[in-house]
Amino acid sequence: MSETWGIAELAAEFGVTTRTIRFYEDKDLIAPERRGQRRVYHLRDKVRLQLIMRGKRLGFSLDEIRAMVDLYDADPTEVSQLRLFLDKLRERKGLLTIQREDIDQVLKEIAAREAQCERLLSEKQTGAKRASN
DNA sequence: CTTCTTACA
DNA sequence: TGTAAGCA
Repeated sequence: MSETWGIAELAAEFGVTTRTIRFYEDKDLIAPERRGQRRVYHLRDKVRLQLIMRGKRLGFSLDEIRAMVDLYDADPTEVSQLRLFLDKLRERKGLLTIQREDIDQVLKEIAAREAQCERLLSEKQTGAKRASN
């Protein structure tokens, strides 16, 4: 009764290439069953893939994702992984917040230099007109 | 034709 | 990760 999928099916479902899925396996994020040389994916593998994709969207590294996904497999209560996930989310939010502040600061300086350049340019242009007349 | 491994970019 | 080669 347990439905299984081939690598091509999952790749299509998750919008990635088969190369990507094998890559994640090579990084120990997933470990599909093997029937001979062929890989056979079960529901647990799809769930892990789902978690991997989510982690990727949030900007986590494959190492961080592996740590979180592994806990999902270990502790059934899901408490430890939720705590780790929460920690990672806050850490991620903190980094993004700092980066946004840095970007805002640079944009602010750019605006200032932009205005200065325009002012200087207009002064030189009007000055040139007076000189030619 | 699809999958797998391995190697290189 | 993409691409490509050589197998099964």
